[in-house]
Amino acid sequence: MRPPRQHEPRRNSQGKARHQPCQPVIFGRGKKLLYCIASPCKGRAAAPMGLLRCSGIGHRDRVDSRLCGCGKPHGQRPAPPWRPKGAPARCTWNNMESRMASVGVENGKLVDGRPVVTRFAPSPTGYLHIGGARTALFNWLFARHMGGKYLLRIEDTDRARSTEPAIEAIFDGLNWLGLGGDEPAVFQFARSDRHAQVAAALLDAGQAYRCYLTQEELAARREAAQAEKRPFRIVSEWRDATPDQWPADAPYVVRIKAPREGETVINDLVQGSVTVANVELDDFVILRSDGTPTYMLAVVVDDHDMGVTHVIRGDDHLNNAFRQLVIIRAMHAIEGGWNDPFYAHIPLIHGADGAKLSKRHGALGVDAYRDEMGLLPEAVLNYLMRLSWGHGDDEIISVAQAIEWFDVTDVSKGAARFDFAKLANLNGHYLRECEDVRLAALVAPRITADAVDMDLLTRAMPVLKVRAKDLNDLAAGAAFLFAQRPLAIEEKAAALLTDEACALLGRIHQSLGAETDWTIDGLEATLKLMASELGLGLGKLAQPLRAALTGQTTSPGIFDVLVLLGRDEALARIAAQAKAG
RNA sequence: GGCCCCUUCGUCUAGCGGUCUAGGACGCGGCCCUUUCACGGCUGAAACACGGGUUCGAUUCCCGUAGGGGUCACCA
Repeated sequence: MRPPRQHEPRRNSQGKARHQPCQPVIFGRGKKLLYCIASPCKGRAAAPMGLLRCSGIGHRDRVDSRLCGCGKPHGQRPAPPWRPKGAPARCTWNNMESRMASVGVENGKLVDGRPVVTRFAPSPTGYLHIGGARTALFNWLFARHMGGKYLLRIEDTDRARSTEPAIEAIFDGLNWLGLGGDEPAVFQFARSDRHAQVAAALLDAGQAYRCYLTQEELAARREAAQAEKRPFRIVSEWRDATPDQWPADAPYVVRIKAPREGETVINDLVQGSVTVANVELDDFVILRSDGTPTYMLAVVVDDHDMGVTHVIRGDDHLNNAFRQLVIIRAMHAIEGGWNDPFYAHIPLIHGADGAKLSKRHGALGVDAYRDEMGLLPEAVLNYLMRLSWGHGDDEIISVAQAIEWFDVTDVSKGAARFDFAKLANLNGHYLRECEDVRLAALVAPRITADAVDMDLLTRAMPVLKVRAKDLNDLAAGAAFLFAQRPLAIEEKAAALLTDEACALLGRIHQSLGAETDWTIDGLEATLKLMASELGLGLGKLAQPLRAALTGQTTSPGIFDVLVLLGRDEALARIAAQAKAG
């Protein structure tokens, strides 16, 4: 046990003690209440100084920290620890609400019996970028952790920007990472009728209205507001119009009637309690003038119909959640059964410079991570899950382990920067862990040679993969195995092949030509013996040999290279250089 | 600009009022291993944004400032 701390009075910037120390007081500890039993504060201390008491139900109550009745600060306290025995070290009041929310889930079901359902809902206006991949991962992990379902929905209501190749790219990327949905994906556009149906219900119930304001009028008002430097909010005079006031044959949009008073609170599983004044919410459009639904309507309807219980998405949607809640609550009032979902708005991923991740930072499609960068999906997954989430000091976390550990309430609120170096390091780790047969199959297409001997490539993997960070490194490192004579010699390697060195190669050729034991051990014994006979370090022999054998200055161990190449090929490559010298 | 959110080594993070002399990892430096390059091992430098407050005690709770981010469409 550590010694108690000295309690010097805390001083402000002027060096003045904030409190005058008072007489030491001793605190007794009741079952639920802490109270002061000594002078100068007689009786109960109103403020057992931030001491925590354990209520015995798995969390600690916070006790208000105030001065006790004596008006003086308290003095020395008994030696630590003051934490009541048996009080859990983790779990605070702070995230109690969110914890209880997720603790309320048992066996994949919410307390009200609904199964846990998450979803990933990308819009197919481009490739699946790395941020989207992580959102998908968190949704997938949470669903797995809770024993629930993870669904996919393609948000293709923007017909002009949605493309078929983008849809393909998204599925392709998701499948590569093993994040395909548990059911066939839902295509949002196909559900337009249902969205319109909900809009009609809202209209009938007076929760939404036809708005005949044109986009030009809106733009003008927006500009005017901007000129006057006052916040712009749509206040439509059509909100309370009656049918007899509707102009005939004029196009209109349907707007939701957002509350104008009070405030809305969301207990976000990641962000905590977030409050927005309802005046900030304006009457947004739910149905366009062509009758198609907007995103705001479509998400809500689809999430409801798909039974989504937990909406886990980027925190750029946090503000949208308040708007979506307007629709949800309106529908709940109309027909019931539209529960508020649990929201978890996860922080965005930023580029290395701290700005929003963009193309120049590597917000590439995940296919680029696979094809161009030659990364393994397990490495990408491991890297991604560690962005804004962690589990103690653990760095290497398998997907299986993550399922066990991951809880969306543990995701932190701050945005993380994307760090390629760390991703590369992680990939190197998984490369070394990877089975040789699988690696060989992944590397083969990257090798530019007429024929790749898969068996040879596989046998070479153990010594190749320890010096590679990605599949491209691996392919480059393996290239010498399949190179045809005459070998192309790198500049640095050529510099090693001096006359002297080539003469040495002649002797090596002679010696190895007589080698009867063409194994790592046999070759090592022979060459070491030769080096010592010549009074040279092994390096003097190995470096020219490496240059002759691989055309490079770096390669796996020289004996490995000799064995991998085989006697005939190795001797031929040595002879080629020995002769040249 | 309004509203919302965020802030621990360069980066990712641990930390849930006394466990902090702030831990781990990547990256960086050094050493060891060694035929090269790696791998591996050891080791070093490196952070609680600032100012108030609450408290006996604040990295931890509260407020403010600064900085960063997000969002303000008939896009999603």
